Amino acid sequence: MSRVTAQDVAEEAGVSLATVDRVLNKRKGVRSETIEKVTSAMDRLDFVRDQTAANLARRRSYRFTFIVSAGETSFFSDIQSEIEAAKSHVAKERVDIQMLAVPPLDPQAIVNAIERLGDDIGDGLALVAVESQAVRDSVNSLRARGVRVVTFISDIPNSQRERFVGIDNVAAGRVAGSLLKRFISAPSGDVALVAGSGTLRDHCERRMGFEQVMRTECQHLNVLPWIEGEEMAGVVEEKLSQLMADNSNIVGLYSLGGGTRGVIDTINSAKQKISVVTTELSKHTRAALISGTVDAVLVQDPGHEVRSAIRVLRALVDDAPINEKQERIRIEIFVRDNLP
Amino acid sequence: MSRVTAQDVAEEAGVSLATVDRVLNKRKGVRSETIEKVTSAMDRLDFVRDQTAANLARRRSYRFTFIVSAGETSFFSDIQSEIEAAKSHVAKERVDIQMLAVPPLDPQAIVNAIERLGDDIGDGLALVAVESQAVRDSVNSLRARGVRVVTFISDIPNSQRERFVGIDNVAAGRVAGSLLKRFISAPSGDVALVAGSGTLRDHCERRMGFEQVMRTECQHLNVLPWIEGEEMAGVVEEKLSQLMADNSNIVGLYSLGGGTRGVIDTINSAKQKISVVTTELSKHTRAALISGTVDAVLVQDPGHEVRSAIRVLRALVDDAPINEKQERIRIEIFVRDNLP
DNA sequence: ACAATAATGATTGACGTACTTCATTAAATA
DNA sequence: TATTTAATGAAGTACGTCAATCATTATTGT
Repeated sequence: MSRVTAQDVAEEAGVSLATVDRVLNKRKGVRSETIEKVTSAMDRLDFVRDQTAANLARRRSYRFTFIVSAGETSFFSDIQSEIEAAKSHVAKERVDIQMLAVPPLDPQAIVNAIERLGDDIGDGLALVAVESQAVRDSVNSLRARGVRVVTFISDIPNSQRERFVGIDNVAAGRVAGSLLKRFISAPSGDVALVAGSGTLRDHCERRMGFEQVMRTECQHLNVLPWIEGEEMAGVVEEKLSQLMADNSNIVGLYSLGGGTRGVIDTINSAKQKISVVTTELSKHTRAALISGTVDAVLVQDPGHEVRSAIRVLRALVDDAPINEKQERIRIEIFVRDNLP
Repeated sequence: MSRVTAQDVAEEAGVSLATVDRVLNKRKGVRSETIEKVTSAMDRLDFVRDQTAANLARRRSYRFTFIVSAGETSFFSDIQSEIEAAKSHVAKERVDIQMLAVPPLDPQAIVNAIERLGDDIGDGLALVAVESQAVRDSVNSLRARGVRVVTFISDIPNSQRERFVGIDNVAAGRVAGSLLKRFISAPSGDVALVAGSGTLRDHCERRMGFEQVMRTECQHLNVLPWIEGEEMAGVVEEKLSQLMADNSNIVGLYSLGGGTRGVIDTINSAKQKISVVTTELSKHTRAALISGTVDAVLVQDPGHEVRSAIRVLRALVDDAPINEKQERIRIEIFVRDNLP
């Protein structure tokens, strides 16, 4: 009933413990024939190496760095507090996490931060990426040094990051589209689109997905030119109320990130009944869901994303398999009644 | 930079390693004054005990039992394969899992299974409960023996189970209601309700939640008496097509569990355009979402539930805190575009 | 057949904590 | 003060793996 140890494997294979260890840790100096003997003994005995004992012996303590945007949106402060929470939680599993917040939308800030960290960056980096060649180069050189890198929330394709931990933003846009399509009962009308900034990759992708659905399935709806709110409630409010004054036939709205509070305030003070889908779960969107101002909110769970990034980084340094199902970040839909 | 060990704490507190150990493991024979010295030293040094080393030294290997329904629905076979997957995944962390499938809806089968297992049940049990006094008693006596018990998917309140791992079914019903409310654009009409069995607690709760919303917010909609499909596609198909023949004005349908395939087949062969919300993600509901037969599917993620149950059980035996945020099981909403 | 090389065995000491035993010291009681 | 009792220290073994060392045995090439 007790666990199968490497010693048991050694006996079963008729070799010494040292040889089993050599096989186990892929050290050289073992004939392939012997390797075969050992691995088949492992299979027969159903041996699984005790990762905890191994880590203990190796003195391995994982050290990971998170570089996140210091944006003032509630989403990024959520991210930061989730990282803090995870930090203390994984400390007892010999995982040490440090977090660095850098100015948003500033590639150079990221590059500088990475440079300044040097080897202190540890075994792995989770990075809220900003697309730029400098960042790409920086990531690639980290990889060359053996640091494992995952992008986080916002991806940087064509770099050597080993994984992206985050949602499929095009799909998120499509979800918004197909929900609005069903929510809008009017036979025709205009649909407004509010974003943070056109320079943000995730915002652009969501817009793409949304417009795909609108174009192909909602010929009765007309998508108005998008509003860029620069993540500021005031700007959003001004531009949106202007837009609503100009178009009396707005029946739907998708706020795809940033400045959602401005959207909510504007709609609250308008008379029209509009179907609304927004992003991010803050106290404002919660209240708006409950009051009925907003119909649905599309969310990526920061807590899940942080924990996933840590698990993925750990699996990468351990050369362990990744549980794909567990690490797929879902686009969550909240309506009034499934608010957490 | 290296970790703080118990030895460091001992030096800082000016006591011996043995005393630190006594404090750490709450053994008696230490003056409260000394305890204070030690704990304050731990705080000062920011000591976190190395759980992996502790488990190693303790020879602790967790042993948990899952007792699940052997129902032939895809949901329960999903559960079983998720348990298998988790089993091999946590094996390397000294967690040993065994699974027992018992006939569904049979309290006595559960009680017998528990009895037969005896001490082999291990440190903890995750149980898909069926409400019955016998099961409640059985659970309580396990707790008295020191076995940690969580209910799983389906709760059994008023027992001494320490936690329920699963969704809020009333809320799930409400979500279905508020989605259908928005999906249905007709000014009035009937809404059909299809369930597995009235003897299932979760089905009853979902129905409750659904009817709450309908009653309070959808006076224009009329909920028809529910259909009990006994989890069999044939029965559902027969009863539902009868219902649809009798009521020409059905504009919405909520299939709250079991026999969803029958629902889909029936609607596919009908001419009416009906807004449909169902449960469970199977290949049938996926196909129906994509084809547009079904508008939304409400899901509890079996993988997440299994992993959560394991984490919770482990935390219980370790007397460790539970990360509430992580362990809250969400009601997930899937539409065509966020299918995983 | 001999040396040179490669493969394997045997042994040992970490890693950080748990837990026990035995000796010692301090505090409480007679 | 002597004696019991409680609190602490000192030291060691164990957990399962890693990693290094040194000794021993096969396997090569010459």
